[in-house]
Amino acid sequence: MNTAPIPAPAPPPADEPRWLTAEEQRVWRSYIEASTLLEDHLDRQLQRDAGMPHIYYGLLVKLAESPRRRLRMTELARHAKITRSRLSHAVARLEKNGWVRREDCPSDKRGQFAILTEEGYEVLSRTAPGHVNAVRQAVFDRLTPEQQKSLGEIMRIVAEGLQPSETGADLPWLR
Amino acid sequence: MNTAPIPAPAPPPADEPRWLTAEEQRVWRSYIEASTLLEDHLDRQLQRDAGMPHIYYGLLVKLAESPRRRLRMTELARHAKITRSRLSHAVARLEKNGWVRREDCPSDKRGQFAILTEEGYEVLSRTAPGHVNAVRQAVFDRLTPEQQKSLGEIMRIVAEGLQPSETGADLPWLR
DNA sequence: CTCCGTTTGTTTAAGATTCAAGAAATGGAT
DNA sequence: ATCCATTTCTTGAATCTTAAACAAACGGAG
Repeated sequence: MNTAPIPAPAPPPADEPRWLTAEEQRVWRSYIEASTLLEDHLDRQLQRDAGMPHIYYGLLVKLAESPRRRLRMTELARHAKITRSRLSHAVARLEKNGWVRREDCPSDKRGQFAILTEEGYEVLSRTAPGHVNAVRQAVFDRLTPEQQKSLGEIMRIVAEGLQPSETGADLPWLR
Repeated sequence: MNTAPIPAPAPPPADEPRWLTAEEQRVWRSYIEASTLLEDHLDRQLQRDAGMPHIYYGLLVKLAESPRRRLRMTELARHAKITRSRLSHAVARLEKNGWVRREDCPSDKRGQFAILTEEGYEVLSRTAPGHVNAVRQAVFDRLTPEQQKSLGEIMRIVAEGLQPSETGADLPWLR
Protein backbone atom coordinates (compact mmCIF):
# COMPACT_ATOMS: atom_id res chain seq x y z
CA MET A 1 0.00 0.00 0.00
CA ASN A 2 0.93 3.62 -0.48
CA THR A 3 3.21 2.72 -3.38
CA ALA A 4 1.33 4.79 -5.96
CA PRO A 5 3.28 7.71 -7.45
CA ILE A 6 1.03 10.31 -5.87
CA PRO A 7 3.00 13.31 -4.72
CA ALA A 8 2.74 13.75 -0.97
CA PRO A 9 -0.13 16.19 -0.40
CA ALA A 10 1.69 17.79 2.51
CA PRO A 11 5.39 18.09 3.15
CA PRO A 12 6.72 15.46 5.52
CA PRO A 13 6.08 16.60 9.08
CA ALA A 14 9.81 16.80 9.75
CA ASP A 15 10.10 17.95 13.32
CA GLU A 16 7.18 20.34 13.29
CA PRO A 17 4.70 19.37 15.97
CA ARG A 18 1.38 18.42 14.42
CA TRP A 19 -0.80 21.00 16.12
CA LEU A 20 -4.49 20.44 16.55
CA THR A 21 -6.67 22.08 13.94
CA ALA A 22 -9.11 24.71 15.10
CA GLU A 23 -11.88 22.17 15.00
CA GLU A 24 -9.88 19.58 16.91
CA GLN A 25 -9.13 22.18 19.52
CA ARG A 26 -12.80 22.88 19.94
CA VAL A 27 -13.51 19.19 20.36
CA TRP A 28 -10.74 18.80 22.87
CA ARG A 29 -11.81 21.81 24.87
CA SER A 30 -15.35 20.51 25.00
CA TYR A 31 -14.10 17.19 26.23
CA ILE A 32 -11.98 18.73 28.95
CA GLU A 33 -14.74 21.02 30.10
CA ALA A 34 -17.39 18.33 30.14
CA SER A 35 -15.27 15.76 31.89
CA THR A 36 -14.09 18.27 34.49
CA LEU A 37 -17.58 19.49 35.20
CA LEU A 38 -19.03 16.01 35.23
CA GLU A 39 -16.43 14.57 37.54
CA ASP A 40 -16.90 17.48 39.83
CA HIS A 41 -20.65 17.23 39.75
CA LEU A 42 -20.72 13.54 40.55
CA ASP A 43 -18.09 13.88 43.26
CA ARG A 44 -20.14 16.51 44.92
CA GLN A 45 -23.36 14.58 44.54
CA LEU A 46 -21.90 11.46 46.08
CA GLN A 47 -19.97 13.25 48.76
CA ARG A 48 -23.21 14.84 49.84
CA ASP A 49 -25.49 11.81 49.58
CA ALA A 50 -23.14 8.92 50.27
CA GLY A 51 -20.23 10.47 52.10
CA MET A 52 -17.60 9.40 49.61
CA PRO A 53 -16.06 10.53 46.34
CA HIS A 54 -17.13 9.07 43.03
CA ILE A 55 -14.22 6.71 42.68
CA TYR A 56 -14.79 5.14 46.08
CA TYR A 57 -18.39 4.59 45.15
CA GLY A 58 -17.18 2.86 42.01
CA LEU A 59 -15.10 0.51 44.10
CA LEU A 60 -18.10 -0.54 46.14
CA VAL A 61 -20.04 -1.14 42.93
CA LYS A 62 -17.30 -3.38 41.55
CA LEU A 63 -17.28 -5.40 44.72
CA ALA A 64 -21.06 -5.68 44.76
CA GLU A 65 -20.98 -7.06 41.22
CA SER A 66 -18.36 -9.66 42.03
CA PRO A 67 -18.90 -13.25 43.14
CA ARG A 68 -19.07 -13.37 46.93
CA ARG A 69 -18.78 -9.59 46.89
CA ARG A 70 -15.01 -9.78 46.98
CA LEU A 71 -12.03 -9.13 44.77
CA ARG A 72 -8.31 -9.37 45.12
CA MET A 73 -6.73 -5.96 45.52
CA THR A 74 -4.91 -6.12 42.24
CA GLU A 75 -8.05 -7.22 40.42
CA LEU A 76 -10.06 -4.42 41.93
CA ALA A 77 -7.40 -1.93 40.97
CA ARG A 78 -7.38 -3.27 37.45
CA HIS A 79 -11.17 -3.05 37.15
CA ALA A 80 -11.26 0.46 38.52
CA LYS A 81 -8.29 1.63 36.44
CA ILE A 82 -6.35 2.94 39.40
CA THR A 83 -2.97 2.14 40.90
CA ARG A 84 -2.62 -0.37 43.69
CA SER A 85 -1.22 2.35 45.88
CA ARG A 86 -4.26 4.49 45.44
CA LEU A 87 -6.45 1.50 46.10
CA SER A 88 -4.62 0.66 49.29
CA HIS A 89 -5.33 4.09 50.67
CA ALA A 90 -8.90 4.04 49.46
CA VAL A 91 -9.67 0.67 50.98
CA ALA A 92 -8.11 1.77 54.23
CA ARG A 93 -10.60 4.59 54.31
CA LEU A 94 -13.56 2.46 53.30
CA GLU A 95 -12.56 -0.04 55.94
CA LYS A 96 -12.59 2.68 58.53
CA ASN A 97 -16.14 3.45 57.43
CA GLY A 98 -17.08 -0.18 57.88
CA TRP A 99 -18.08 -0.54 54.23
CA VAL A 100 -15.28 -2.86 53.22
CA ARG A 101 -13.20 -5.36 55.12
CA ARG A 102 -10.03 -7.20 54.19
CA GLU A 103 -9.33 -10.89 54.30
CA ASP A 104 -6.20 -12.86 53.58
CA CYS A 105 -6.08 -14.94 50.45
CA PRO A 106 -5.60 -18.59 51.43
CA SER A 107 -3.83 -19.64 48.25
CA ASP A 108 -1.39 -16.75 48.09
CA LYS A 109 -0.05 -15.34 51.28
CA ARG A 110 0.74 -12.02 49.65
CA GLY A 111 -2.85 -11.64 48.56
CA GLN A 112 -5.66 -9.69 50.13
CA PHE A 113 -9.34 -9.72 49.37
CA ALA A 114 -11.37 -6.57 49.64
CA ILE A 115 -14.86 -7.56 50.70
CA LEU A 116 -18.02 -5.50 50.65
CA THR A 117 -19.65 -5.59 54.07
CA GLU A 118 -23.38 -5.70 54.67
CA GLU A 119 -23.18 -2.10 55.75
CA GLY A 120 -21.39 -1.24 52.56
CA TYR A 121 -24.06 -2.98 50.56
CA GLU A 122 -26.72 -0.98 52.32
CA VAL A 123 -25.04 2.31 51.64
CA LEU A 124 -24.96 1.30 48.03
CA SER A 125 -28.63 0.33 47.86
CA ARG A 126 -29.63 3.50 49.58
CA THR A 127 -27.60 5.82 47.40
CA ALA A 128 -27.62 4.11 44.01
CA PRO A 129 -30.95 5.54 42.83
CA GLY A 130 -29.85 9.09 43.48
CA HIS A 131 -26.59 8.51 41.70
CA VAL A 132 -28.17 6.88 38.67
CA ASN A 133 -30.48 9.79 38.55
CA ALA A 134 -27.62 12.25 38.55
CA VAL A 135 -25.91 10.40 35.72
CA ARG A 136 -29.10 10.24 33.73
CA GLN A 137 -29.80 13.89 34.21
CA ALA A 138 -26.29 14.97 33.30
CA VAL A 139 -25.70 12.63 30.40
CA PHE A 140 -28.26 10.19 29.05
CA ASP A 141 -31.30 12.41 29.19
CA ARG A 142 -29.51 14.93 27.04
CA LEU A 143 -28.29 12.63 24.29
CA THR A 144 -30.10 10.93 21.44
CA PRO A 145 -29.83 7.14 21.23
CA GLU A 146 -27.39 7.57 18.35
CA GLN A 147 -25.22 9.88 20.40
CA GLN A 148 -25.25 7.46 23.31
CA LYS A 149 -24.15 4.67 21.06
CA SER A 150 -21.49 6.83 19.51
CA LEU A 151 -20.20 7.89 22.91
CA GLY A 152 -19.87 4.27 23.91
CA GLU A 153 -17.88 3.37 20.84
CA ILE A 154 -15.59 6.35 21.09
CA MET A 155 -14.82 5.83 24.74
CA ARG A 156 -14.26 2.14 24.22
CA ILE A 157 -11.66 2.96 21.59
CA VAL A 158 -9.90 5.52 23.73
CA ALA A 159 -9.87 3.26 26.77
CA GLU A 160 -8.59 0.40 24.68
CA GLY A 161 -5.70 2.47 23.48
CA LEU A 162 -4.63 3.39 26.99
CA GLN A 163 -4.83 -0.01 28.63
CA PRO A 164 -1.49 -1.20 29.89
CA SER A 165 -2.68 -4.63 28.72
CA GLU A 166 -1.32 -4.78 25.20
CA THR A 167 -2.96 -8.03 24.21
CA GLY A 168 -0.06 -9.73 22.56
CA ALA A 169 0.58 -7.38 19.68
CA ASP A 170 3.81 -5.50 19.23
CA LEU A 171 5.50 -6.61 22.41
CA PRO A 172 8.95 -5.12 22.41
CA TRP A 173 10.64 -8.39 23.22
CA LEU A 174 14.27 -8.25 22.28
CA ARG A 175 14.06 -4.49 21.98
CA MET B 1 -50.05 17.67 24.34
CA ASN B 2 -50.19 14.06 25.34
CA THR B 3 -53.99 14.14 25.31
CA ALA B 4 -54.41 11.33 22.80
CA PRO B 5 -56.08 8.19 24.18
CA ILE B 6 -52.98 6.07 23.77
CA PRO B 7 -52.52 3.75 26.70
CA ALA B 8 -49.28 4.45 28.50
CA PRO B 9 -46.72 2.02 27.07
CA ALA B 10 -45.08 1.61 30.45
CA PRO B 11 -46.56 2.02 33.90
CA PRO B 12 -45.81 5.39 35.46
CA PRO B 13 -42.35 5.26 37.07
CA ALA B 14 -43.87 5.79 40.50
CA ASP B 15 -40.91 5.81 42.86
CA GLU B 16 -38.89 3.13 41.11
CA PRO B 17 -35.49 4.47 40.22
CA ARG B 18 -35.00 4.47 36.46
CA TRP B 19 -31.99 2.19 36.29
CA LEU B 20 -29.66 2.28 33.35
CA THR B 21 -30.31 -0.32 30.70
CA ALA B 22 -27.59 -2.87 30.05
CA GLU B 23 -26.48 -0.89 27.04
CA GLU B 24 -26.45 2.39 28.92
CA GLN B 25 -24.36 0.77 31.59
CA ARG B 26 -21.84 -0.34 29.01
CA VAL B 27 -21.64 3.17 27.63
CA TRP B 28 -21.24 4.66 31.07
CA ARG B 29 -18.57 2.20 32.08
CA SER B 30 -16.64 2.94 28.91
CA TYR B 31 -16.85 6.62 29.62
CA ILE B 32 -15.61 6.22 33.18
CA GLU B 33 -12.77 3.97 32.16
CA ALA B 34 -11.63 6.13 29.28
CA SER B 35 -11.79 9.37 31.21
CA THR B 36 -9.98 7.87 34.19
CA LEU B 37 -7.23 6.40 32.06
CA LEU B 38 -6.91 9.50 29.94
CA GLU B 39 -6.72 11.90 32.83
CA ASP B 40 -4.15 9.68 34.43
CA HIS B 41 -2.14 9.35 31.29
CA LEU B 42 -1.99 13.08 30.62
CA ASP B 43 -1.24 13.90 34.23
CA ARG B 44 1.69 11.55 34.14
CA GLN B 45 2.89 12.81 30.79
CA LEU B 46 2.86 16.42 31.91
CA GLN B 47 4.23 15.75 35.34
CA ARG B 48 7.15 14.05 33.72
CA ASP B 49 7.76 16.52 30.89
CA ALA B 50 6.58 19.80 32.34
CA GLY B 51 6.65 19.27 36.09
CA MET B 52 3.00 20.00 36.64
CA PRO B 53 -0.36 18.24 36.52
CA HIS B 54 -2.69 18.54 33.57
CA ILE B 55 -4.95 21.12 35.09
CA TYR B 56 -2.07 23.46 35.94
CA TYR B 57 -0.89 23.21 32.39
CA GLY B 58 -4.39 24.14 31.29
CA LEU B 59 -4.22 27.27 33.40
CA LEU B 60 -1.04 28.39 31.70
CA VAL B 61 -2.67 27.78 28.33
CA LYS B 62 -5.66 29.91 29.23
CA LEU B 63 -3.39 32.72 30.30
CA ALA B 64 -1.29 32.43 27.16
CA GLU B 65 -4.41 32.77 25.05
CA SER B 66 -5.63 35.85 26.87
CA PRO B 67 -4.98 39.49 26.00
CA ARG B 68 -1.82 40.65 27.74
CA ARG B 69 -1.44 37.09 29.04
CA ARG B 70 -3.49 37.85 32.10
CA LEU B 71 -6.86 37.06 33.58
CA ARG B 72 -8.71 37.94 36.72
CA MET B 73 -8.74 35.04 39.15
CA THR B 74 -12.46 34.54 38.92
CA GLU B 75 -12.35 34.60 35.14
CA LEU B 76 -9.57 32.09 35.03
CA ALA B 77 -11.46 29.83 37.40
CA ARG B 78 -14.54 30.13 35.23
CA HIS B 79 -12.62 29.30 32.06
CA ALA B 80 -10.94 26.32 33.66
CA LYS B 81 -14.10 25.07 35.33
CA ILE B 82 -12.60 24.93 38.78
CA THR B 83 -13.40 26.61 42.07
CA ARG B 84 -11.72 29.81 43.12
CA SER B 85 -10.28 28.03 46.09
CA ARG B 86 -8.61 25.43 43.97
CA LEU B 87 -7.31 28.15 41.71
CA SER B 88 -5.86 30.08 44.63
CA HIS B 89 -3.81 27.07 45.62
CA ALA B 90 -2.80 26.32 42.07
CA VAL B 91 -1.65 29.84 41.35
CA ALA B 92 0.27 29.91 44.59
CA ARG B 93 2.19 26.91 43.39
CA LEU B 94 2.69 28.21 39.87
CA GLU B 95 3.89 31.47 41.33
CA LYS B 96 6.45 29.61 43.39
CA ASN B 97 7.66 28.05 40.16
CA GLY B 98 7.99 31.46 38.61
CA TRP B 99 5.53 30.65 35.85
CA VAL B 100 2.79 33.00 36.97
CA ARG B 101 2.78 36.20 38.93
CA ARG B 102 -0.03 38.15 40.54
CA GLU B 103 -0.88 41.78 40.14
CA ASP B 104 -3.54 43.91 41.78
CA CYS B 105 -6.47 45.04 39.70
CA PRO B 106 -6.49 48.84 39.56
CA SER B 107 -10.24 49.20 39.10
CA ASP B 108 -11.30 46.78 41.82
CA LYS B 109 -9.24 46.58 44.95
CA ARG B 110 -10.47 43.07 45.66
CA GLY B 111 -9.28 41.84 42.31
CA GLN B 112 -6.14 40.04 41.32
CA PHE B 113 -4.72 39.30 37.96
CA ALA B 114 -2.89 36.08 37.31
CA ILE B 115 -0.22 36.80 34.71
CA LEU B 116 1.84 34.37 32.70
CA THR B 117 5.52 35.18 33.08
CA GLU B 118 8.07 34.89 30.32
CA GLU B 119 9.39 31.81 32.04
CA GLY B 120 5.91 30.35 32.11
CA TYR B 121 5.53 31.04 28.45
CA GLU B 122 8.76 29.26 27.73
CA VAL B 123 7.77 26.18 29.66
CA LEU B 124 4.62 26.14 27.61
CA SER B 125 6.40 26.47 24.27
CA ARG B 126 8.85 23.81 25.23
CA THR B 127 6.29 21.28 26.40
CA ALA B 128 3.30 21.96 24.18
CA PRO B 129 4.42 19.78 21.26
CA GLY B 130 4.84 16.76 23.47
CA HIS B 131 1.48 17.31 25.06
CA VAL B 132 -0.32 17.78 21.76
CA ASN B 133 1.33 14.63 20.64
CA ALA B 134 0.09 12.71 23.64
CA VAL B 135 -3.46 13.95 23.06
CA ARG B 136 -3.30 13.07 19.42
CA GLN B 137 -1.97 9.64 20.10
CA ALA B 138 -4.53 8.87 22.77
CA VAL B 139 -7.57 10.38 21.11
CA PHE B 140 -7.58 11.95 17.67
CA ASP B 141 -5.42 9.43 15.88
CA ARG B 142 -7.81 6.70 16.93
CA LEU B 143 -11.06 8.30 15.86
CA THR B 144 -12.61 8.86 12.46
CA PRO B 145 -13.50 12.44 11.51
CA GLU B 146 -17.16 11.58 12.13
CA GLN B 147 -16.37 10.29 15.59
CA GLN B 148 -14.36 13.39 16.38
CA LYS B 149 -17.23 15.57 15.35
CA SER B 150 -19.66 13.48 17.32
CA LEU B 151 -17.47 13.61 20.41
CA GLY B 152 -17.38 17.36 20.18
CA GLU B 153 -21.13 17.68 19.95
CA ILE B 154 -21.77 15.26 22.77
CA MET B 155 -19.33 16.88 25.14
CA ARG B 156 -20.60 20.32 24.29
CA ILE B 157 -24.08 19.20 25.27
CA VAL B 158 -22.97 17.62 28.51
CA ALA B 159 -20.87 20.61 29.48
CA GLU B 160 -23.71 22.94 28.64
CA GLY B 161 -26.02 21.06 30.96
CA LEU B 162 -23.63 21.33 33.87
CA GLN B 163 -22.71 24.98 33.60
CA PRO B 164 -23.79 26.93 36.62
CA SER B 165 -24.64 29.68 34.10
CA GLU B 166 -28.29 28.92 33.35
CA THR B 167 -28.75 31.51 30.66
CA GLY B 168 -32.01 33.00 31.73
CA ALA B 169 -34.34 30.02 31.51
CA ASP B 170 -36.23 28.57 34.44
CA LEU B 171 -34.80 30.75 37.14
CA PRO B 172 -36.52 29.85 40.38
CA TRP B 173 -37.31 33.41 41.28
CA LEU B 174 -40.03 33.59 43.89
CA ARG B 175 -39.53 29.97 44.83
C1' DC C 1 -23.84 58.82 53.53
C1' DT C 2 -24.88 54.38 55.71
C1' DC C 3 -26.49 49.91 55.57
C1' DC C 4 -26.21 45.39 53.98
C1' DG C 5 -26.33 41.61 50.79
C1' DT C 6 -23.01 40.13 47.23
C1' DT C 7 -18.63 39.37 45.06
C1' DT C 8 -13.65 38.48 45.26
C1' DG C 9 -10.02 36.06 46.73
C1' DT C 10 -7.52 33.66 50.47
C1' DT C 11 -6.79 30.56 54.32
C1' DT C 12 -6.98 26.49 57.28
C1' DA C 13 -7.60 21.78 58.12
C1' DA C 14 -9.03 17.44 56.58
C1' DG C 15 -9.00 14.28 52.99
C1' DA C 16 -7.18 12.22 48.65
C1' DT C 17 -3.51 11.14 45.30
C1' DT C 18 1.10 10.39 43.69
C1' DC C 19 5.67 8.78 43.86
C1' DA C 20 9.37 6.21 45.47
C1' DA C 21 10.74 2.79 48.45
C1' DG C 22 10.34 -1.45 50.59
C1' DA C 23 8.72 -6.06 52.93
C1' DA C 24 7.00 -10.45 51.96
C1' DA C 25 5.78 -14.24 49.05
C1' DT C 26 5.98 -16.54 44.60
C1' DG C 27 7.70 -19.38 40.98
C1' DG C 28 11.00 -20.77 37.91
C1' DA C 29 15.79 -21.67 36.51
C1' DT C 30 19.99 -23.43 37.82
C1' DA D 1 17.62 -26.71 47.57
C1' DT D 2 19.03 -21.96 46.37
C1' DC D 3 18.93 -17.97 43.83
C1' DC D 4 16.63 -14.11 41.96
C1' DA D 5 13.56 -11.60 39.10
C1' DT D 6 8.72 -10.71 39.56
C1' DT D 7 4.35 -9.97 41.77
C1' DT D 8 1.52 -8.27 45.59
C1' DC D 9 0.44 -4.96 48.68
C1' DT D 10 1.60 -1.31 51.99
C1' DT D 11 3.81 2.82 53.74
C1' DG D 12 5.36 7.76 54.33
C1' DA D 13 6.15 12.15 52.53
C1' DA D 14 5.01 15.56 49.32
C1' DT D 15 1.52 17.43 46.67
C1' DC D 16 -3.13 18.51 45.43
C1' DT D 17 -8.14 19.09 46.38
C1' DT D 18 -12.16 20.13 49.06
C1' DA D 19 -15.14 22.40 52.30
C1' DA D 20 -16.04 25.88 55.33
C1' DA D 21 -15.02 30.15 57.18
C1' DC D 22 -13.33 34.63 56.63
C1' DA D 23 -11.78 39.61 55.54
C1' DA D 24 -12.04 43.16 52.35
C1' DA D 25 -14.19 45.72 48.80
C1' DC D 26 -18.16 46.62 46.07
C1' DG D 27 -22.46 48.83 44.94
C1' DG D 28 -27.30 49.66 45.14
C1' DA D 29 -31.34 50.96 48.32
C1' DG D 30 -32.96 53.88 51.47
